Amino acid sequence: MGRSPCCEKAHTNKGAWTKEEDDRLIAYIRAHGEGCWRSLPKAAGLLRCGKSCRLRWINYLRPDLKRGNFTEEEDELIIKLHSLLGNKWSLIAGRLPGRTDNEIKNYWNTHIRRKLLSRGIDPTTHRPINEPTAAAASASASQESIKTISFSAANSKEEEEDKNTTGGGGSLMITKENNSPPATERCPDLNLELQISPPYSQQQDHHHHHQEALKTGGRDHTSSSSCLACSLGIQNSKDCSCSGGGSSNSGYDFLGLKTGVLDYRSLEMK
DNA sequence: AACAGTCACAACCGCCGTCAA
DNA sequence: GTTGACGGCGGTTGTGACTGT
Repeated sequence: MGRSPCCEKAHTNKGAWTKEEDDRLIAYIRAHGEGCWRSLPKAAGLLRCGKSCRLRWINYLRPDLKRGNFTEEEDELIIKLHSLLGNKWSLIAGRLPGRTDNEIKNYWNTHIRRKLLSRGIDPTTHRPINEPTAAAASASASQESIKTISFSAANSKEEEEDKNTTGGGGSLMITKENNSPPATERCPDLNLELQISPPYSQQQDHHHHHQEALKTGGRDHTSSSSCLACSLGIQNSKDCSCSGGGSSNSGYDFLGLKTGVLDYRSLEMK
């Protein structure tokens, strides 16, 4: 019953990859593509677990990786995305072509955490460090207003560049529904009352409902917006807070990702 | 020069959802 | 319907490089 084991663990190498192993893996994938990781090590003549081969390829050997230092624009984008998504490194990586989830995770832990702390911002909650607890703050915030995340046409250099590289999206805007002054915090903490309205898209034919949302204007997002869970393609999860949900929400471009399509990375990273 | 402390990042580990048998 | 491997993910660890004393 079930499948046979993926590899003979007793006969696999561990630790750093050698140049020869790298060359073998690259040569095999160039010749055969990213097929079945289970059978790859044997076929490529590698004494490695398939999982290890996959990681090595994705995080280090893939030819479309950018490598090198992160730019200031990438820094800020990572911070923005992290404030919205939390430690969903793969989702964040999907928004940064040429970067891997592992690379971003490492970069966050070594650079950005410290950067935020030096700014007096809690890297976990993205709120000023000497502020009331996130729970209390969000409770009061939810009483007075509903925060809405929406997209508008890109207007900054960073966003322009981002749009070019990802082919989707637009800028991310976080607004409050009442007339209170703009939130001073750079990155509001996430709560389940966030509403995601569909992004503006130039591929309007593919996103008819996007137009509908735009027509309804700023306040009336509820008819066509989805909760964060839905926008991330997990509308059946316990985190889903929208009522209608279901199939009508599938296929939104959230953060430029085709949500509801699980292989979002294939859009940008492969 | 030697040592300790810190940093940076590749790689591993363990968990989870999916799906083949 | 059940079992267990696969693929993917986030968290953690190991280790070489760098810096300060």
